[in-house]
Amino acid sequence: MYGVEKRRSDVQGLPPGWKREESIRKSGLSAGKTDVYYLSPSGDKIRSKPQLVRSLGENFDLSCFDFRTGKILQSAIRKSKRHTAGSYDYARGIRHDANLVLPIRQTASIFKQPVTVVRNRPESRTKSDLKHGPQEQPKQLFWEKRLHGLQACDITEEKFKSLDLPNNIQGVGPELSTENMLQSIAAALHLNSQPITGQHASKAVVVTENDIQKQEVKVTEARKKLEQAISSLID
DNA sequence: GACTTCGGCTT
DNA sequence: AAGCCGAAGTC
Repeated sequence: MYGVEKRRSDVQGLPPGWKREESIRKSGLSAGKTDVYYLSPSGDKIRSKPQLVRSLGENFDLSCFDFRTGKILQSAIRKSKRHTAGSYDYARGIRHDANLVLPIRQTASIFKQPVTVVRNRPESRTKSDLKHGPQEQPKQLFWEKRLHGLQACDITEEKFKSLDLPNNIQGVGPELSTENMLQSIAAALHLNSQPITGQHASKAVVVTENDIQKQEVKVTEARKKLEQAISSLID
């Protein structure tokens, strides 16, 4: 480094291992301009937002992230949807439908988004009753049915066989197929950090010790198969 | 050759 | 005006 001021900061909001660095140009036509870059945990020097997106993979939504300041523009947070008219959006109905973006984490985890904490007075119990435990975004009722007809397949377009559900798990709702149930459960696994309980009141799902043991056997067998498959690849 | 900093094309 | 990135410049 030569005649430039440079300061490195562990700005909070960056995940561990990330550094944000800025340097001010001291000479030339662009003297005074500030260059910002980020140092990834793996030592890469990121010097633009596109580059950051690249290094991070497509599974992060940095649309609300301001590269220059290193902060989230809460102004852009709500409006982050909606595209400019004109160009066709091939992901229409997928990316723009919050209920369908299942396996992709929508938040850029490397930059913690600010959260406004609203505290109610101890007395006002009206709304605080709802605020216990992790809150889930409201969803359209039976939104899983939109997944109807979608199936996973391998590279030869051979469809994967669906799974069977234990018969103590039953769908509640109009024309809920087993396939739909599985999609719903899979979605819940992705979206929730809490246990998946299904309907609480009437038809609670009971998992017996026997069920657990059977499942353990299955897992063990699957692991053996996997182990064999891998070792046969190595030979 | 690696790394820093600036210019200038592009949006 | 800002962003991005090639490349000049420095070590």
